[in-house]
Amino acid sequence: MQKGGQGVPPQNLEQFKKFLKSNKLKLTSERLAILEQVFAYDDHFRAEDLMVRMRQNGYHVSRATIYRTLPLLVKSGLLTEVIDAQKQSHFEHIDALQQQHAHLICLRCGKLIEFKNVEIDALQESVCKAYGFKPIKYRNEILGYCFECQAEGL
Amino acid sequence: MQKGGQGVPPQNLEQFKKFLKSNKLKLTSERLAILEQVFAYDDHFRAEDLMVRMRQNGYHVSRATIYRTLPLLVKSGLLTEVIDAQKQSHFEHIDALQQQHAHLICLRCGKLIEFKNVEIDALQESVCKAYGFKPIKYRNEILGYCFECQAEGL
DNA sequence: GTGCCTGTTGATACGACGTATAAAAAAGTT
DNA sequence: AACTTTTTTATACGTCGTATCAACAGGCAC
Repeated sequence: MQKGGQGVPPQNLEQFKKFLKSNKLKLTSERLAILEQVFAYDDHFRAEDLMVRMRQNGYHVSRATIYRTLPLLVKSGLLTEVIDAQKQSHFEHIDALQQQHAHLICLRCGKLIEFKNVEIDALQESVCKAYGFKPIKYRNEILGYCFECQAEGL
Repeated sequence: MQKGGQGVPPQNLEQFKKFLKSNKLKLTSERLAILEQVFAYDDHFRAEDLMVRMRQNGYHVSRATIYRTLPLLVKSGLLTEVIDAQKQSHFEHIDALQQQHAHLICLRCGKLIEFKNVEIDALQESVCKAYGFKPIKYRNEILGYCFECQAEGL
C-alpha cells in the first residue's frame, strides 16, 4: 500500500489532510488509498462497489475501514452522500457533483422532475437558523404520481 | 383478531377501504388491525416499533405482513414515510400532521426535530400543482448538525 | 533516527432491517 | 357452500453496516 493520491486534485488532498489534522486523525495509507479510488469514480458509487473495485485494483482495505472512512470524507466536504428510493447510500466526490435540485418523483413510473425554488430555499435556511441548526444537506423530494400516471389510476 | 378499527376516524377507514377496493386488494383483519394501531400513535414510529407494540396489545400479525401493509397505507395516503439520517424509515399517520411537516436531522446524534412551515408547504403544493403532480409522500429533510452537537465539534 | 503513545486497521462475529418462499388460511365471488 | 384468488405466516435468507479487540502503524518528542 505505497501509492499516494495521484488522481486526486492537490487542493482536495490538502483539504483532507487539513481536516484530519484539525480533528487529530491520522493520515494513513488506507485513507489515502480510499481517497484516490473515490476520486477515480466519475459518478456515484456505493460502499460495497468501492470495496470490490479496490480489491480489483490491488488494494486490500477492509470493509470496516471503508465504512469508517467514507463518513470522514463526507465530513471533510470532499464527498456527498445521496440516499436513493431503496435507502441505499450512494457517494459522489465533489468534482463530479452536479448542481443540487429538489425533485418530484413518480411512485409508479419513476419519472424524476427537477425543480428549484429559491423561496423554499430561503425559508428552509431561516428555519435552520431559528433552531441553531447547521445545515449540511437538503433532501427535498416529493413522492407521488405524475400527471400521466394519475390518468391510469393508482 | 376480531377487533375493528375503533380508534380510526371513519373517513380514514373509508379512504383505506376505497383504496383497497380500487386496487382489488382484500380488507383483511390484519390490515384493519395495523390501521388501528397506526392511528393509535400520536407521532412517528418504525415498523419494528409497531410490531412490538401490536404484540403487546394482543395482536399477532407477522413481521412480513407489517412490512407489506405499511407501504399500502402510504400509497393510500393515510401514512407518510420519513427516512432519518440512519436510513431508518419512520411513519406517521396523516392526522398526526395537520399539514406536511419537515424534519431537521442531526448527522451526529440522530436527533430528529420536527418543524412545520405553512409557507414552505404552500410553495411546495403550488409547485406540484404547476406540474400536475399528485403528492403522496414528502421527504423534506435537512441534514446537518444540531445546536448541541455543533458545540462538541464534528 | 528511535521509542513511545495513541489512533487505526482487519478479521470475525454479530445485529438490524427487510425480503423470498411456499404451505395454509381467509376474503370475496358465483 | 364451493371455488378462486389473494393474503398470511413462519422460516430461512440476504444485505448493509457495526462492535470487538488484538495487532499494527502514524506522528510526535527527544
